[in-house]
Amino acid sequence: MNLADRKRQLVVDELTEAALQLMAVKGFEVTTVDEIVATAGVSRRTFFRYFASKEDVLVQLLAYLGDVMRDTIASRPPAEPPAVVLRHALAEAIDDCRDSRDKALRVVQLVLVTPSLLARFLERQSQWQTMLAGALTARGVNEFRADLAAGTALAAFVTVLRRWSAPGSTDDPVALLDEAFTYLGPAL
Amino acid sequence: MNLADRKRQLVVDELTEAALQLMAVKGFEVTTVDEIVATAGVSRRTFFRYFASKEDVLVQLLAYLGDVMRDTIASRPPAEPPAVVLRHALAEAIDDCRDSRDKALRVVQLVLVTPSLLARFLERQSQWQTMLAGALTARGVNEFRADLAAGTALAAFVTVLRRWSAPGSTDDPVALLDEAFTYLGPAL
DNA sequence: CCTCCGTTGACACTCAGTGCCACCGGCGGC
DNA sequence: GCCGCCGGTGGCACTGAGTGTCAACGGAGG
Repeated sequence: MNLADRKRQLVVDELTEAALQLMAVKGFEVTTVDEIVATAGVSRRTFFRYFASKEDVLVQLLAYLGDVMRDTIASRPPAEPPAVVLRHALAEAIDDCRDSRDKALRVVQLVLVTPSLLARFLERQSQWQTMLAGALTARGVNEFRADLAAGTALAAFVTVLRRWSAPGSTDDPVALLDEAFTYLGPAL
Repeated sequence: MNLADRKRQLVVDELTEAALQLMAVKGFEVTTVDEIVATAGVSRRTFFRYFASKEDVLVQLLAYLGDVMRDTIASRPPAEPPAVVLRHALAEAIDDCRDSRDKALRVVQLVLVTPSLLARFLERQSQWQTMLAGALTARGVNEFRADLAAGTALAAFVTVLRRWSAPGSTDDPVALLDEAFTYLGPAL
């Protein structure tokens, strides 16, 4: 990893940490970009070189979940049934959230409770749906069914996230996902 | 209906028509609120008294679909299975879209193709999900399953809308929904 | 040492969205 | 008919998000 790359990564980390800390305390809307960059020690212009919008600084934190799903699917045997492939992909993503509980939980709670963040997250999720559906059609699934299956799986995903991030929840997220797939799996 | 109410409705119609016409031609992002209000003949300030955001002027056009779903569910017999209730609710909403094809189709196409509009629409849809899930739990469905069922049904809903609004599509939307429920229904 | 290139900061600008106040027009009471 | 009330409106100023531009800085390589 290059020096320049590490410097850029450092700026990203500083900005995301400042944003997350401020927004967790004050709330998303009332936290201004000016406050974030002041805390992080960079200029306002630099913020928008790294993030397309104020929402992006948090949504970006969950973006790697899409990569996790994609990679997981790629590693599954081609003959595996769609429902099983999807379950593994989502389980891997949720497992990653559970591992980094401290950070992921704060982000998910903030996203699910803030309308504009939820909106941007769901938009991102619809990109995941396109990706997942593409992976299924590549495995020979009918295009319409692939869209439905991907959409259904992601609906289960957010429902599990909602349960998991609910205050006072003691449920294991992967167990929740398994329960969801007990119901939904046969239909995919 | 009051005189004042009709005057307000007139302003809403004028603004939505101006917005829809401009955005369909130029695209959503490049259409400014100033242009919309100039076309509609009201002040900028008035626009934001009727719509919470620039996105809202289009998303609001689809808001009644939520009411259609709610009313449809209320009219179904209490003992009807959840899958059938949901199918009727969505079928009624989609039927309404099909009837007003000229306007609804333009709106749906614009919403599905514009990221920020899609984001706001999906956020609205997540409110529908809460409403639908509540209706199911009121009918005795387990809360987790109700959330899953509502999310799955709405995932089918957008998939059908996507097919229906695709350029050159000749599919009947209600038939598409029925096909989707052939797969998904048993799992709900 | 100099040049090239990527990153940054500063400034100016557009546009979305909000608070505030003054104004107008209908409507009921006197 | 006059007056006060009130919902809707327009104008204005302001904050904050997001973008284009340019000059300056600093490291990598010749």
